[in-house]
Amino acid sequence: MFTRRMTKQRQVVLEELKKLTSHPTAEELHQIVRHRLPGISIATVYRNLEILCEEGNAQKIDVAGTRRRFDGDTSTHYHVRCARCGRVEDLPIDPFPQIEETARKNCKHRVLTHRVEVVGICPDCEHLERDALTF
Amino acid sequence: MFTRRMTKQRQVVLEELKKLTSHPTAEELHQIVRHRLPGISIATVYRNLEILCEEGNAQKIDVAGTRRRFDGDTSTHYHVRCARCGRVEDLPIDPFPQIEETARKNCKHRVLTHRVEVVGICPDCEHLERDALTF
DNA sequence: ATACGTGCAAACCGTTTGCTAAGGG
DNA sequence: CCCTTAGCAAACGGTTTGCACGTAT
Repeated sequence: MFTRRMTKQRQVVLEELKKLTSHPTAEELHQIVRHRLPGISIATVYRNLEILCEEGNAQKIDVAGTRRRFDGDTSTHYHVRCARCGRVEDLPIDPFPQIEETARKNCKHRVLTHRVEVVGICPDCEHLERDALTF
Repeated sequence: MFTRRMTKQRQVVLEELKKLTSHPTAEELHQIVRHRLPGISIATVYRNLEILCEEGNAQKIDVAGTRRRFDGDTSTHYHVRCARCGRVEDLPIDPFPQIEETARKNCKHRVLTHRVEVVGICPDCEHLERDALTF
């Protein structure tokens, strides 16, 4: 069988992800983890994030064409993404159970979960654009 | 200024996308368009899909998948995605205006749009999995 | 002692881009 | 005619993988 080992690298990746609320990309998390483990490779970060998600200790925030982000908060919650810089924040709104209920009623899928994402331009990027236009 | 030209390629890409309700990837659409234009390249399909989206004649379905999918239906509507095969279908449920309203109230973003996606396993994949497990 | 995990670099894969030729307006 | 667009192939960027060594159990 398969015995999972708690290596230093895995532990630090998990700990640092759980500390963050910034929905980091693998690369961002890699930079952070390097403060504690300078030699850790990006591949190891990816592999451990994958394992974390498998185990249900984290989740991927996947948008095609952008960098994948990871979230140490596995409760059901929604996100706001900046269309320009890609940063993701939590959206303070209660989940709508109707979404999965409707899906169960009307689709033949075995429903697993649902995702809601608001897309907008964050204040920082708004200012940048204004500057760029005004120049 | 900039004058957009209606080439044969652009026209066929648009026409074929509008015919479909299957939310194809660029590659899938490329295969279909090739029946009418055997020499068309995947780059041309990508470029024209990008233009279609800019013009508001199509939209990208970018939530939770590796491959980007495109939708010729630009009205606000939600999707169900199979976590196994990646296929996307429309979800017959009325949009929730509260989602964007809440975002406008509680975030400082300039809200542009929102996306809702139910993730599940489609019947086909369910059977495949069962077969695989039973075999 | 025995695999599982790591670091490294190369492979991968969907998407984008630079270039040159073609053709729409 | 001019300038956008197409086709081709190479580049790109994030993610994954093969390999040999290291290390937790």
